[in-house]
Amino acid sequence: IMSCNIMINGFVQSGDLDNAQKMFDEMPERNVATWNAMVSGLTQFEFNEQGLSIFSEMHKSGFLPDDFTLGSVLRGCAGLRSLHAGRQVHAYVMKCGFQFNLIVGSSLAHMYMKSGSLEEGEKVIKSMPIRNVVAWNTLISGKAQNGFSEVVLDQYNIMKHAGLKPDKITFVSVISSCSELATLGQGQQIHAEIIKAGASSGAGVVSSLISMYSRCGCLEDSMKAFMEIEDGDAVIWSSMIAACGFHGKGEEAIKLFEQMEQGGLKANDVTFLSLLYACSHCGLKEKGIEFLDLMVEKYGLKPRLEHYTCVVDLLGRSGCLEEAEAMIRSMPVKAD
RNA sequence: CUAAUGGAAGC
Repeated sequence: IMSCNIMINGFVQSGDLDNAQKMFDEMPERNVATWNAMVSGLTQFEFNEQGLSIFSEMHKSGFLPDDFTLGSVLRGCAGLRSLHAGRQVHAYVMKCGFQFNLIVGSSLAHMYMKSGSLEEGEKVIKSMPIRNVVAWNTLISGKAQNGFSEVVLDQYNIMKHAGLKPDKITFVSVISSCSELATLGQGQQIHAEIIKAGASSGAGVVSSLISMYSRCGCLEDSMKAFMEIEDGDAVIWSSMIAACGFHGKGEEAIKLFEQMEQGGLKANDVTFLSLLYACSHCGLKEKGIEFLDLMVEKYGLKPRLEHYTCVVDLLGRSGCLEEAEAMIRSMPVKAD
């Protein structure tokens, strides 16, 4: 059983869920880890419904879940934003006596917060007898994502006061909140703590720093953070492109995009949105149209309404009302 | 052997 479990996991790691499923189906005997590997594999790739149905199959086969199972199942519920499914699992958690488990607790809280119920999530975290960094991060990022950026910093300080060391994930949430609020002083202070903690090399940290400095009006500092990392990913590059656009530096944004292409990094829909905004803000009409085209032809990306909105905006600003109208009519997406 | 939290645009 154990070697089959290891193989299932190997397939999952390489993204080959079909073979993982096949292996799973062909096993004559399974243990809890077998079921867990399957549930976790499915939810990791956002096949959340399927993960949940494996879980119910597991239940029907008479297996009791452990904290590994419940963590993955709740992740699936969070992915679905399903309060309904989540509450059912919560009831089950209570029945099995897992409510004070560290992993199950943070998973429950995460599920509630992702599903928009910050209060219930917070209640779960508060009821936990022990809280580790993940539990704190769950609370902090939950508040940040539900529009309570103002209390994120307080929460962060409480966490430190409780004797916990913030990690890169904590920093990302806190910096993002500073960015949201455009509170430069606080952002700088956290940045200093990031450096002191030796956490400044993470891609997530860097991209959140870039956008925080940009939103606070310090494009220079965004650039500095950007330059300090040599192997930036698509999100980092997109952040920097957006920062340039935000500051009306359309040409710079385009240059960055070209460098990004030369570096072999794959631009995504957000990269293009940032780029199109940059063009739009700077009245770079030809370029904007060109990029929308490139996005479809070369990258095979489907423009969303926001992409079209950008270009329509750009055409309108450039005084090309007929072209703008033509674009609205030809969009494969419904206008608003 | 299997498990929970994070980053870019817009809003």
